[in-house]
Amino acid sequence: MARPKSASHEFKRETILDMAAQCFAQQGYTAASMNDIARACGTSKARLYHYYDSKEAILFDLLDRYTQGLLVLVGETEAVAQRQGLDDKASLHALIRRFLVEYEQSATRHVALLNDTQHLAASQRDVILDRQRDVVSAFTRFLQRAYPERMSASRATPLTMMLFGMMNWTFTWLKSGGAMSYADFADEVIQTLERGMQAT
Amino acid sequence: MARPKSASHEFKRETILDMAAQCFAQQGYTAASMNDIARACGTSKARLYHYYDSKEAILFDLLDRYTQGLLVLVGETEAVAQRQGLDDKASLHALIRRFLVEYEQSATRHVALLNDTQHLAASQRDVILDRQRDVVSAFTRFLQRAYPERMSASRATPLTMMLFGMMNWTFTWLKSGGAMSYADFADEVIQTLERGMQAT
DNA sequence: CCTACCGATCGGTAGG
DNA sequence: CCTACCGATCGGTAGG
Repeated sequence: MARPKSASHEFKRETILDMAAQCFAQQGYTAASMNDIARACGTSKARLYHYYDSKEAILFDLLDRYTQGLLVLVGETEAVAQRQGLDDKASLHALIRRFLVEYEQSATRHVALLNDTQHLAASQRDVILDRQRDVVSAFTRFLQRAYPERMSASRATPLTMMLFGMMNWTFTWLKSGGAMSYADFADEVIQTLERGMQAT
Repeated sequence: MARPKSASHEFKRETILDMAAQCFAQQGYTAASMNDIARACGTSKARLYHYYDSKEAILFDLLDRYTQGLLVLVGETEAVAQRQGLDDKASLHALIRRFLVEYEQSATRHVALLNDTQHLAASQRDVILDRQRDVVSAFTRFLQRAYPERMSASRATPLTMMLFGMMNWTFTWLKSGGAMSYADFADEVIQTLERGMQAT
């Protein structure tokens, strides 16, 4: 039987993923070299190849973990909503807040997901895209429960994508630690869903 | 005095920009090689360098023309609104429709703008980013006129970026020629601004 | 306007 | 025999 991995092995992989996400977000997957990532980790390229077989393996593990984490958020929100007896609107609003808080912490991973999924080989790309579709489906489900009259079959996709549009590109303009927090922005998104641009 | 450019020179540059935009959108700026672009144009890499000094010069001309065109759309919409005597809400709605119709035609250029501006040198990048800021400012101005009570100073930016979020990433999910047109989607965006997710 | 190349750097791997 | 690494360099390809 193979000797077990060092206790620090998993921790080191997570460090690599954090640094790689930064490099990918700043330079893009193709422009970021293994040497760049190694430098960011304070190690050598050869050491990097001890932990991951290839640059693409780093990208896949990064996106795999991140998208799995997003699905966990959906499940946790459903559990919390049931336990606290939230109604359908409050459940959707909790989901929006939960995702925006996550996005504030995961900006670099999120950029990699949006920009670099295309650089995976087809089979791995499909795994990530399927997971993204599952997240979209969850939001559609929450929206349909919260706003059943508006969420007709023909409107389900465009209205879901409108909500994703409001949430998914906050990293392009909203700075963590600025005057408006991601939590504040979540409340603005929820208000706009509730009554559009009408006055308060 | 230098010999004038061939009458077809400008046309050939536009073809190059179209093909380059496709390559950049599909593969990303760094991954798309000059050979890829040459092949897409049905020409050689050497010929490409007759029309543009560098790969970056292609990217800049592409983004320069595209962002100038977006500002032209703003000006034309203001002119049309004044000529037709549209009120402030109708003017904003016309702007939204105008932009979404443009986005349907400019999907590859739009992807290049969103993903590849970072690969320009600082001085050229600033030209493009300033132009993007001008577009954002125009939308803020239209929104403030249409919804003055809601668009308080602290809310101007988040509400503007919410609208951009709804509009600017349609290329990720809305296919030109599908069941829902970009014009249909514009109406959905306008309805959501007008009354949120309330029933019709 | 093409073929033939360049300096450099890429992702990945050798022996120890 | 495994892992955890190192300095050096591989074959190929990028933009020009």
